Amino acid sequence: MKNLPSIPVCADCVRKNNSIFTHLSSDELDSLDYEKSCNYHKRGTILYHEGNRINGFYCVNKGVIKLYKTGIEGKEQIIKFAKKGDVIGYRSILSGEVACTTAKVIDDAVVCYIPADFLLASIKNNSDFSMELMQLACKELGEANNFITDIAQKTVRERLAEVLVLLKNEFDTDEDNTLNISLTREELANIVGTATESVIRLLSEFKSDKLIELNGRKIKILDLPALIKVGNLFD
Amino acid sequence: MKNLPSIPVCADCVRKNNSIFTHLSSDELDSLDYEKSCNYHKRGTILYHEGNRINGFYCVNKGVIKLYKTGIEGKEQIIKFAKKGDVIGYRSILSGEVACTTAKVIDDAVVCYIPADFLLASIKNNSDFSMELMQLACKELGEANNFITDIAQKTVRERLAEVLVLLKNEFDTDEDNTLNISLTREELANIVGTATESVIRLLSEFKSDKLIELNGRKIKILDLPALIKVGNLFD
DNA sequence: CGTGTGATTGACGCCTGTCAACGTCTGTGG
DNA sequence: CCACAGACGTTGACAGGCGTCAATCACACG
Repeated sequence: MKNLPSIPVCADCVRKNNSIFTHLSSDELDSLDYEKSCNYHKRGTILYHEGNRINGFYCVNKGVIKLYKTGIEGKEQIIKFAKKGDVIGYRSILSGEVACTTAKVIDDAVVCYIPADFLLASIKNNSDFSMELMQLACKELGEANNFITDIAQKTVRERLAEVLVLLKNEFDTDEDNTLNISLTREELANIVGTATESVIRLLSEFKSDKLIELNGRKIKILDLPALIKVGNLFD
Repeated sequence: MKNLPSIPVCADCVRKNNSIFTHLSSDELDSLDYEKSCNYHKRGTILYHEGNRINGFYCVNKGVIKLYKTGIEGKEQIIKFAKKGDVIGYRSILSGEVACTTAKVIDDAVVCYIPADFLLASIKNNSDFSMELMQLACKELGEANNFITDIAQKTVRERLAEVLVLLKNEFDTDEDNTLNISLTREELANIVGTATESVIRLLSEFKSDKLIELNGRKIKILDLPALIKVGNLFD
């Protein structure tokens, strides 16, 4: 956690990153600016731990955070990634439960911390914001349901192809078609829900099949339609 | 869909079934009584279909509804059950998406249909209700995340044991320790995310191990602690 | 009594997890 | 500058869990 040369201004961030706070009034945005605290976190930093109660939530300004649950024998299951404009941790505050995931920085990040009270007050006072937040929760719930079905019914091969497609949609690729996110093989396995070795083997199969190209952690998408087909998306 | 001898009164239902509407004023409850339409549905009735847009949501007064997604080659994945006091379909209305599941009656049910406008107006006008609903969505999201981790990491045997425990928690047992919900082997498989035959084999293993007793679709829990252990709950 | 749905059992084989060994790369400390 | 530790990636061998297919049984219903 380092001090920042310049603290992002919420109004700017909202405009640029299209975050959940679009429906706050300019007064409310000022208040948010005042209440939030913003910090730089290096890769590896943990923002909060599964099972802990948290008294605020986080808005990502820059970088990537992974949210994961720890299952049997410490194996992690990655639930989702958060990037600029995303808010995390709001679930626990609203449901009144402890955090159900751990949040770990995997790409050096600038993250703002916002006290729970601000969230609760905004819900009470601003029904548009409230609605926006509800939409977010419901959208995430829909995605979770999709994922349950996939993980329950698809093979590891299908799921890996699907994950690559989803990562492309979420993080996009650079001009070279290389995925704009860097994950270890183990992390990929922890999204797909399989063993690291299986990911490695399947990735090199995808490579032989000319679907992707590999260069360390860089994954270049060569044939997106084929990946979509392997992943059984659109049925 | 049959007419009912007597239509449940929302205020009574809320009190008895402890539903989401506890924070509505008595005026709002009157309005709800006026707006809702209530019907009796026999087992097998479909309330709404995955992929369709719905213009209202449902509150269950009696009976059991299963919510499932249809995956590869028509195989269903059961996402959750709804029983008295539960509301379903609100997710699609709030997220503005089409229904992400199909809702099918599996135990003759009395269900009220409530137009979307009522929901949206209540969120706008009653921040307590709004908060309650948000809590519900967030709670479901937490459960979905748990389920993702389980299904990704546990064996079929562990998951089946877990599902039996969860069903006991949700539907309870009669004085005889028999689960108060009747599911086909295929439905059990569609919760657990496995093949029907696997469920059958594992159930009879659990029976040999004196964990349960089977009598058609009736499942009697003989040794709950052992089931919990097999299911790797509490780690 | 025929038909259909659900439950059961057996045979078979593949996908996938596990274990082990080894290669590669990076950063650190002597 | 080199040696070493440690994290990560890769490959091979192997076994077993679990899905698939097929046949049979049980039971309800028109």
